[in-house]
This record gives sequence, structure tokens and C-alpha cells, in this order.
Amino acid sequence: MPESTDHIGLFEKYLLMNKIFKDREVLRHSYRPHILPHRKEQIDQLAAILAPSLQAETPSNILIYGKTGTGKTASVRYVGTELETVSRKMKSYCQVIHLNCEIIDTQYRVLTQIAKLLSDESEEYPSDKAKIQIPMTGLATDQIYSKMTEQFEHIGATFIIVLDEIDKLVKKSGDDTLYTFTRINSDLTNSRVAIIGISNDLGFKTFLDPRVLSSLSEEELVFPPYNAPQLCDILEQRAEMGFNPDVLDEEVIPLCSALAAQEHGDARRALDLLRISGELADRERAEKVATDHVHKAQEKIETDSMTECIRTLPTQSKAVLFCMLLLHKNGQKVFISGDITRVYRSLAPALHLDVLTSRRVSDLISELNMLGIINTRLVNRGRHGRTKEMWFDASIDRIWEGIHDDPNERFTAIPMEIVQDALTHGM
DNA sequence: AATCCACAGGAAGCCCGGGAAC
DNA sequence: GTTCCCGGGCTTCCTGTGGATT
Repeated sequence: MPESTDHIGLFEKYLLMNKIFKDREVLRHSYRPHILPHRKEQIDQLAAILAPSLQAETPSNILIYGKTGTGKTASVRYVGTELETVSRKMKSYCQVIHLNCEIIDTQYRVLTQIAKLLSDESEEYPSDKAKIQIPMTGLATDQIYSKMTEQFEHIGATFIIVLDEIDKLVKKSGDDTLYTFTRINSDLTNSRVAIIGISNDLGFKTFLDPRVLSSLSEEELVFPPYNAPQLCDILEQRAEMGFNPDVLDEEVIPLCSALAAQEHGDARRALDLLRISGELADRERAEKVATDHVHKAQEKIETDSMTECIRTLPTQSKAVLFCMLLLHKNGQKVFISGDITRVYRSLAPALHLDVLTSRRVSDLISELNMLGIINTRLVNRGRHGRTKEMWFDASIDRIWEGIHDDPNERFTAIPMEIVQDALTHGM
């Protein structure tokens, strides 16, 4: 046991030790810089399209494409706040509403969220109207719709609704929401609404009804991926604010940029690499951040995201994944849906789980594939039918790690003979 | 050429828990 | 209390598929 005097120094030594970072927050991707390097063109275009809203006109709807970490959201937010600031000085009021459709992914939720944000906002604009309470669930969608339009009319402004990750919304619940928005202006007299859709997926247009598409994509903007030198500029800018002078080895930023450029020019990834490299160096009490910190950071990011992803999986998905792992351990490197279902059927009761139908298991398998935990391939095996082949990448240890992390140790407590039995039955 | 396997994956609908309004 | 609504997980039923086998 340490002496009591040691306790006093417990945190102090970490504070004194902080030689690397000046301000760690600026290295997070949630941080919004005032200057966005290499996005001037896109920002200008956005501003040009949105400018009419300052004269109480409805601007065109916009669709924005670009891979993750290409500065789409940051640029839109930047232009949005500028627009709001300028509009406050003029008499025509504009408001930008930013929604992330990865979380807010149904029509009901989108409408609710907007109505909620507006009613929070209206406190700033004194009125005798009481704040409207909107429940998470329980009302009919058209009731929410009229509450929302009521709010629009009450405030009377130009509203720019930004639907970030709009592809998620469309894939999950169709284009009804968008259809609603394309004709909302005919229900409004005192206010105007324009939509900005942001999508990671270039092919998402195919999911849309042609009428919705033509209305939504009056203007289109593409954000190309950053190349390595551009990523360097971005990192330089942040590093100057985030790190103490001279703590970065010369090659650190170019390496982070090069690694992230391989991942389709993702600025987020580049920033994560840089920040985590710094954190690793900090923890080692190193004087400087060196290139092998970057390599370690790269490794850490991949491991962490995989185990975290598996740890948070629903139990039934874990069970299906567990069956795959057992088959793999048993020497089978490629397996088909039938194998999984058979092993799962005999194993699920031992795991104290309800036995799901193969239809449902098939969906769970597809989800695991989408998360990148397994790979799948449709195969036609002639007489032996059509099925899905699946296999693991190299990262099996990480997957086991995530599975063993189960809070009630469901997958570690299972007796060996039951596993063996399930595997032999599954053949 | 016809058959037929072993599923894939769409559509519809059930059930449950959350909640509101009456 | 009853009746209505939404969303998520799930089942049931179903049609479609393409090449090895007959």
C-alpha cells in the first residue's frame, strides 16, 4: 500500500506531466474551427444558394454528397451560423435547424424534433404562447405536422432544415418525410422552408421517388475527398492550436495524413490519429510524438472500434456471432447460413435465449455484415441451392475479445460438451 | 431442357412497451 | 380507465434465384 503522501501527488503528477497538449479539445472532430481549409469553393457556392433567404425568399433545396470526413457537416454548419448572424442584423429572420438522421430516423421523430427545437427557441422570442410540449411518442404524425407548421408560422421566418445523413433516413423509413417537406411551403404563408440533404452515399438517389428527387436536388454539391497534402494543411492548423510547440516529430503530420488519405481522405480519421498519437506519447511521458506513436494509434483505433462495436451488440446478434466463432474454431473457415442456423438452434437454449426463426437470423447475419464484422457473399451452388457464404477477416481475436466482454458472461460460462454437441448437431 | 435445392429477402402483420388524449 | 398512436423486434408467408443434377 502506498504511503499517504503519495496520494497527494496522484493527480498532480499527471497535470505536471502534460508536456504534449496545449488544448486537446481542438483535436476532436466535434470542434468547429473558424477556418475550413480547402473548402472555400463549396462554402461560397452554399452561401450563394442560401443568400435569397435574407430577402425573405425561399432558397433552392440542396443535396450535398461526399464521403465521411470531407467537411460536409462542418461547412454547412459554418455557413448556417454565418447566415443566422447576418439575418439577425437585417430584419428578415433566418433559422437553420440541423438534424442528424442517423439518430432521428423516422418521419415522426424528424417532425417531433423540429417542433421541439422551435418551441425551445421561441423562449428567446418572447410571446404569450406557452411552450408546446411534444411527447416522444403517442401522437399521430399529422398532429405533429400541424404543430410544427404552427410553430413555423408563429415565428415567421425562413427555415433551413439540414438533414444530415439523409440516406439513413430514406433507407430506414422511405421518402415520405422528404415528400412532406417538398410540399410544405404550400401550407405556409408567413414562413418558408428549404431543405439541405447531406448524404455519404452517392447512390442513395435511386431510393427516391422521381418527383421528390427533382424537388430536393434543385442544387447539388459534391465534396471531393481530401488528398494527403490537403489533410496536412488541416492537421497543421489544428496542431498549432492543440499541441505545445515543437512536440511533434517532423514526419508525424505527413504520416497521419498519408494514412487517412488511404481511407478515402477522411479528415476525421486523420484528426483521430493525430490526437491518439499524442495521447499515447503523453501517457508514455515521452518528450515528443514520434511516428511509431502514430502506428500504435492506428492499431488502437481499429481494435477499439471493433471490440466496442461487438460489445454493444444485442444479445441475439452476439449469439449468432458466437456460433460463427465456434464453427471457425472448429476448423471451418467458410460457413453458410444453414450451418449457422443449425448450431444456433441447438445452442440458444443453453444460452437461455429464445430461439429465433431462420428468417430473423438471416437479418442478424446481414447486420453483422454491414457492420464489417464478417464478410458475406451470395453463392449459387446448383443442386445445393442458393445461400450465403460467410467468413472472418484476420481480426478474430478482437471479435472474441468483444464477445467475452458480455456483462453476464453468457458466452464464457457455457460448458464445453454443449458446444461440442451443438457443433456435431450442426453438421 | 427441365428440375430442384436451400436458401435470400420482400410484405404484412403481430405483440409489446412507451405515451397522449379523452 | 379506455382508446388511440408510434417504433422495434419478431414471425409467417411468400416469391425468386441460377447452376448442378437428372
